Amino acid sequence: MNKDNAISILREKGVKITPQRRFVIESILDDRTHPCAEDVYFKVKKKLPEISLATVYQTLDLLEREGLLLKISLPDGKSHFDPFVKPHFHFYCENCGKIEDRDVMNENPLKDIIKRERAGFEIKNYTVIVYGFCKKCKSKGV
Amino acid sequence: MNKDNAISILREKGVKITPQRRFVIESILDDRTHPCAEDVYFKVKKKLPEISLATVYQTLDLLEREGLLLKISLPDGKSHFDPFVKPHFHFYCENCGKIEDRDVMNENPLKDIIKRERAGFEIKNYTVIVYGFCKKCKSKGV
DNA sequence: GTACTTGCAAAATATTTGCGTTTAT
DNA sequence: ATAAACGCAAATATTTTGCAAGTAC
Repeated sequence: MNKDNAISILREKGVKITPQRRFVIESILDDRTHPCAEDVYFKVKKKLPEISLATVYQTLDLLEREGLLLKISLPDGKSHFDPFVKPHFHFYCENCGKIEDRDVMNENPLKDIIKRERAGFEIKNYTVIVYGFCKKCKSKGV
Repeated sequence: MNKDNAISILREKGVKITPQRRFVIESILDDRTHPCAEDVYFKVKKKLPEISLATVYQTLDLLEREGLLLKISLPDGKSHFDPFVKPHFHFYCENCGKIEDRDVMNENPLKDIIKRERAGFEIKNYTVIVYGFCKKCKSKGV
């Protein structure tokens, strides 16, 4: 999704478009590095020095509520944000903390989940997080 | 897994078995309510009043490292612990915070993940967390 | 006996909140 | 004009850590 699309969607829902929100949206929508709130804060701060961390938190929460971001809670104690909201796996390296995306190509794990929706649970979203060691850390013998 | 099995496994690995560890193990190994560290602390405290929260944290981390517990990071900002370490889904209700387990019966989502292990990532474990509203909250019209 | 574990309190970290001011609509 | 959003700082919450005392082996 591009920035203008996102802003249109938000406007239609009656969300006010402030400069702070513009810059956060611009920063996160093409960022596949899974930044945490503070990462986004520092990145945006370069272009909009007066922005506050609290506003970044609030904006990221807003974007997640509106379905434009996936929020991923990891064992590093932080929330990480991903603008790619289609089903995919997250590989989390327990050594270096890097998160790699792996798109689900041949088999949608949602299939099995969807079956259970009928059991009463209303599904909004889901995350798959795989823990282990990435290629680089593995080769270092961690 | 029962308590004695767990203790044997730990002993074989050279882990010292203290009363604190015994009580934490006893408390968590048959607890499918996905307690957080503080929940375990209060539960154990009833039987071992002098135990400290720090010890509970350390013990839960130990048990997770040894593969006896699954640690699940959730958007409530806490880590939750699950003694059932076989592949299954966690349904997290964003309204009441309840976590329901759904066992994976007919199709193992790990299959797809395992394929990618060859791509270099060394897999230790994984979690599937489904976000939404549980039957109860849904019927209340949340 | 010794290395590891504990309890306690303090520190560190992440996130949320209260509030007076500013701003998008 | 007004309801919402902002920045700041303080508050809250979770988890970690340093250290002296205690304990499993």
